[in-house]
Amino acid sequence: MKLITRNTDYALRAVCYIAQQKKVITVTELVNVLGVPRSFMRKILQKLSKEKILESYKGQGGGFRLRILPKKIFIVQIMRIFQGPVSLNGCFLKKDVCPNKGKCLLRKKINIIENNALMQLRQINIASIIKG
Amino acid sequence: MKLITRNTDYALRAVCYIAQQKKVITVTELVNVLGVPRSFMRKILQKLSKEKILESYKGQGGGFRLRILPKKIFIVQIMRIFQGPVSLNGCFLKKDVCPNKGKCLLRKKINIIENNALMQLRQINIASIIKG
DNA sequence: GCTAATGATACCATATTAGTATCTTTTGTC
DNA sequence: GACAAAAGATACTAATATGGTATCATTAGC
Repeated sequence: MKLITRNTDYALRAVCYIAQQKKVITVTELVNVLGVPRSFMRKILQKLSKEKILESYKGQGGGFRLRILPKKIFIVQIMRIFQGPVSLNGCFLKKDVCPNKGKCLLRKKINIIENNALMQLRQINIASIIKG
Repeated sequence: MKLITRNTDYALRAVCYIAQQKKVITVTELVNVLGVPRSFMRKILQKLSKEKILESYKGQGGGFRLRILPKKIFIVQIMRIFQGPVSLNGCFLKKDVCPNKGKCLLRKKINIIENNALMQLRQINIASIIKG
């Protein structure tokens, strides 16, 4: 069970690198540094650009740059972009087949755990990663 | 992003039901109660049986029964059986492409969160679910 | 021996994830 | 203005995971 897919993985690395360089970075440079397939990297960066994490410049001398401050980019945000909304209990409780229905203890417990984890995850931003 | 797949979902429900009935239960009964496709349910129960959660009896009058006490069956166990080992950081950190390598802060942070969540998940067992 | 049960196994369908390819648009430089 | 170097858009393919089906073998009670 993977909680972070390769999409998210590459995206996080790319964003970290771009954040550290503090200038406009081309796909070519990223591909060389991170060893990720070119077309795949392009697609990821385009998505990050559409989602307002990155800013892009076309034409010669173009590339990508952060659109917002590293401390304002949270990894849950990136996860959501590439993996959809993060939640622990998918189907288990939405159907009322669940023997205990409303008062189901499992639901409550899992929700508590999920909220704790999310609250902690929400605090991790790019700035705190690259400071390491 | 689903953290509990349908496999696990059905397995948990089946185990809960069997735990509540406290007797040998056939696939037919489970299928009627839970509304899960028969063949699929069979496969799931066979797996639970192989993994020593359930005990099976062949032949007429046969079926499935818990092999261990409800309070000793934890949902992480079931998750592991159907979804593999539970871990937050799949690929992101195992490769040393990670810019910060050993001292990577993200790794530490994610590990802490993961351990917290797992510790809490580990405490939820079947007994605590059916008590609700 | 029949029937009702599980065991083992092989297969198919669908969805998600990962990756590739190609054509278009923009922009700086000569 | 022509060219080259960049991203934008989009469509396609491949691999893997998930969800589900089907069938034959084995076991045990009546």
